[in-house]
Amino acid sequence: MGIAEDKVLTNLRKGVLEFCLLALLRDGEWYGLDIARRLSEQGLLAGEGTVYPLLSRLRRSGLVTTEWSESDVGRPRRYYTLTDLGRENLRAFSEVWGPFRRTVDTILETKP
Amino acid sequence: MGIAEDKVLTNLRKGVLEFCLLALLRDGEWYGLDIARRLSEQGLLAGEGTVYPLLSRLRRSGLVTTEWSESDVGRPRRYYTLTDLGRENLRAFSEVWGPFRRTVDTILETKP
DNA sequence: TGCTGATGCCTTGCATTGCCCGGTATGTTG
DNA sequence: CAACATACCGGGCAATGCAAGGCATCAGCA
Repeated sequence: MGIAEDKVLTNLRKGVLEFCLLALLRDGEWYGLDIARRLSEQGLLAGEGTVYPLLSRLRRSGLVTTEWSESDVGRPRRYYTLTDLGRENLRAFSEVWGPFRRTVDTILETKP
Repeated sequence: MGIAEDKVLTNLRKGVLEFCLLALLRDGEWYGLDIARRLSEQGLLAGEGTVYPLLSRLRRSGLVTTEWSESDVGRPRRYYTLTDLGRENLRAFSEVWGPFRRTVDTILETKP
C-alpha cells in the first residue's frame, strides 16, 4: 500500500527536467545522447528515449538551436545550443525555483 | 514564445503537493476547505476544487483517515487525520526531496 | 562480402496528476 | 422564500515523463 518510491522521483522531475537541461547547455554544446547520459547520472532522467521529445519541444519553442555535426568521423550528431530566449527562461525559472524550494522546505521541516 | 510562467509553477507542484498536504496534517486535523486555503496561501494550489480528488486518493491509499464532524453547528465537515502509513510516506518523501533539491540547486548555481 | 553490435536519432501510445468547470446540499440572513 | 456563503464532490482536459521500439550509419571480423 501507500505510494511507490519511483513515482515520487518521477513526479518531482516534472517541471524541473527541462530547465536542468537548459542549465547544462549553458556550459557548451552537447548532443542528444550525451545530454541524456549526463542527466541520468544525476537521477534526473529515467531513460534515454525521454530526452528526445523534450529536445524537440525546446527547439520548437525557440529555447535551443540545433546544428548537425559536419565532416565528423562517426555518426552525424545534432548539437544543441542555448538561445537568448532559452537563457532568459532559465533565469526566470531560477527565480521561481528559489521561493518554491524554500516553501517546501519550510513545510517539511516543521516539527511534529 | 518560450514557456509560460504559470506552467512552471504548475509542474513544480506535481509530486510535491500531496506530501505538503500530508505535512500539514502532522500538526492536527483539518477539513477539506481549510486545507485548500492553507495550501493556496503558500502558492501550492491553484483552486479549491483541486484538493478533493487528491484527498480521495490519499484516503483510498490509506495515508489519511476521515471522520465526519458530529453535532456541529455549521455544515458537516470531513476531518482528515494522518495515519501511520501516511507518516511513513511523508518521511520517505523527505529523504528523497533533500538530495533532489540539492541536485537541482547545484545544476542551477553553476556559473555561466 | 556479409553479419553483428554499438551509436545516435526519433516516434507512438500510455499513465499520472493538477486544473477548470460545474453540481449538490445545508445553514444563515434579509 | 430568495440569496448567499460554506462545504463537499466528480468529470473531462492538458501537460509531460516513461517504456518500447524502429531506422540509419559505421566499425570490426570472419
